[in-house]
Amino acid sequence: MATIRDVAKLAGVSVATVSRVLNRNGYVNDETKRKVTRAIETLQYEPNAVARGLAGKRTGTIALILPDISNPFFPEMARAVEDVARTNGYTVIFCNSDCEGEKEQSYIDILLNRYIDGIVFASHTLRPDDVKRMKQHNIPFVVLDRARADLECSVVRSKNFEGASMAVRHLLEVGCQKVAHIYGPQDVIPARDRLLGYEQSVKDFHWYTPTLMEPGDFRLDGGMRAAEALMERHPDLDGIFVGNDLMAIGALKALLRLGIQVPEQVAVCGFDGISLAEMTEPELTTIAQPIYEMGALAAELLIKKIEGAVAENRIHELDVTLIPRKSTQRETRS
Amino acid sequence: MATIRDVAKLAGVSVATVSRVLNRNGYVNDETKRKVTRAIETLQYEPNAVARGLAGKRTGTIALILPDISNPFFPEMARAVEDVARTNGYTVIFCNSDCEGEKEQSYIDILLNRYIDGIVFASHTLRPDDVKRMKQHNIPFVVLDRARADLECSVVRSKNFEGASMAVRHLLEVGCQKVAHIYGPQDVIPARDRLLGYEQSVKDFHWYTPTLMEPGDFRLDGGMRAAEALMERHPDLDGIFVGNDLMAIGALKALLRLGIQVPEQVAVCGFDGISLAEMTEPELTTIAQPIYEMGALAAELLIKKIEGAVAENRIHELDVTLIPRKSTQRETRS
DNA sequence: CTGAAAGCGCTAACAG
DNA sequence: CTGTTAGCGCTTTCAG
Repeated sequence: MATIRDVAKLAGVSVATVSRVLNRNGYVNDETKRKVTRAIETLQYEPNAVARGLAGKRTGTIALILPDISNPFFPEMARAVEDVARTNGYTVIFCNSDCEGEKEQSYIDILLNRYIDGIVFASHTLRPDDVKRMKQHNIPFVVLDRARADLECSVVRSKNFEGASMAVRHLLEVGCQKVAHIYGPQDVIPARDRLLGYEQSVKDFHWYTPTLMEPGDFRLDGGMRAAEALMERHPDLDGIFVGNDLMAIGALKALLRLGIQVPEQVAVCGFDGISLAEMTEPELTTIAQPIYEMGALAAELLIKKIEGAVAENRIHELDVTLIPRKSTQRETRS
Repeated sequence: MATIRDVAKLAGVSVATVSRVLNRNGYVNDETKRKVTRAIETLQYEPNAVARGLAGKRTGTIALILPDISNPFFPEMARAVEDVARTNGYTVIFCNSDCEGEKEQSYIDILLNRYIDGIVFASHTLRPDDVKRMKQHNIPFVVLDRARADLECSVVRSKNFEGASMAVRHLLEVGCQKVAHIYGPQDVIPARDRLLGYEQSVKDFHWYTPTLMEPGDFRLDGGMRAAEALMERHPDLDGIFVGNDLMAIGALKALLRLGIQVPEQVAVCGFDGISLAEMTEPELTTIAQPIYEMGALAAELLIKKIEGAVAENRIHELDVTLIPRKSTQRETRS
């Protein structure tokens, strides 16, 4: 492994000059630059990242903090972050927080201590404390999928409220007369927005009643239980908008087990657009978030911040898309 | 951020002494040790990881190279690696290789350049070249789920051949009379072993014929296509052992679309035990690999190697388990 | 048992 | 435009 000193010697210049051509800062004579470049090539020199980190306090590493990579929502997002990171010469450390404040806290400390350049937060429990600490240490970060406009930082999310309206409208359009909602944990902002979107869209219908809203936990089991509870309470139900795809798949299962035909008797629409939704039978209609794009955008914003391009903190709200599939496909002619 | 110098000053000793108590090497008088410890605590000192890395060429970071985190097989494994890494004070960098030799190569270079302590390879395309380079640079690594006994390194995998036999036996036990196999890419060792296991188990039956083996690509679509092809060729088929769960889910879909009852007409058994397999309807019987354990074991072995505990290169072969579910559940009484 | 000092490999003033 | 020289914060001989 050649060092900068080897290059300097071979090129007949000082290490400072080599450093200059490496980092393209400061003036270097074209001729000497050429010599240095040649030396770099013949030695196959690569500047050592750790030494750079120590000297410059920048390591070319970003961290991705998410609740749990095993949750099918996150792999695609993680992939996106890694892709744009790699393209820009960054490396990514990934951290599962399980949404435990303590783990997150300790991770932040570890990351600071490693001179990480920035953090993408895709976790739901980012507390004001954490934000404060990161601000103190002046480490760039962007937050994925959490609304909280109050914490002043860049946020990437999608249109949850609007998406919920789209879902309800779609269910009505395919002929549903009474649409229920299974919602996620209300400390998770997107879950709340979707619930609000549902409420807003249905509150003026004569059939609407609050017991049409049933809590779930964003997981398969919760979706199953919620669907069962709903069908028991409202046997005349003919449409369910479910707060995320995982619960929707659970709901699908529960309905099938109850002998209820989907979509003929009850139509089901999910939210997220994870690839799982295509694997069920019937395939799940869903409001797709641009998951990959969200991750990619977050990473891009972060890198821009790191490299000092822009620092504006704004909320980037991406569009969602209705993906109609079998689970809401009714023969409307009749 | 306190530095080692601050601690030394406060404790009235030299930095060398502080370093000694930090790394518990070399002799330190109990009394001075106490002073140092106290100083460390009052200053809330944490040794800087980057500086340590530069000085000691060990960074407390391992890398996980896998084909694609979006593939549902990997998140759980990644989670396992991260869990044991964190427990041991390591941080993990994750790299999607897409099984492209070039990406892998460049990643290895990047990682070496960052003084990564070790690598977990969960990729299928590790070439002898790569192995050689890593050996040269003397960087510990362990390989996940690849057989190739020839490349001398630690390997963690599961019993693919035996698992295939278990699958076939199970299908026969539930009453299947003619069992086909959809196999994965043959450059992927586990896929090959499963195919061999199938062949071995069925070759002596009178109904056996090579056209019962149909290639797939380890993905959903491939499974669908393969199932269709098989049913066309062998309409009397009543059992399929599919080389992985993703393809099995595809096969399930294809069969449902063809109007074929699962498990009544055709029973289906997958391989892997990803959580997806519980989400289908009917739920998928599968040969479960201990995915989490495999990841965890790989990480543990790697860390042991890094820390010089053991260096023996052996193959750790974990047991697989049959998880009987709906897709093979037949009323055998009759 | 402890301290001084020489790096690890690079960046960034500061002179020239 | 280029070289000298301090560091970055820690580990590790080597004396003592």
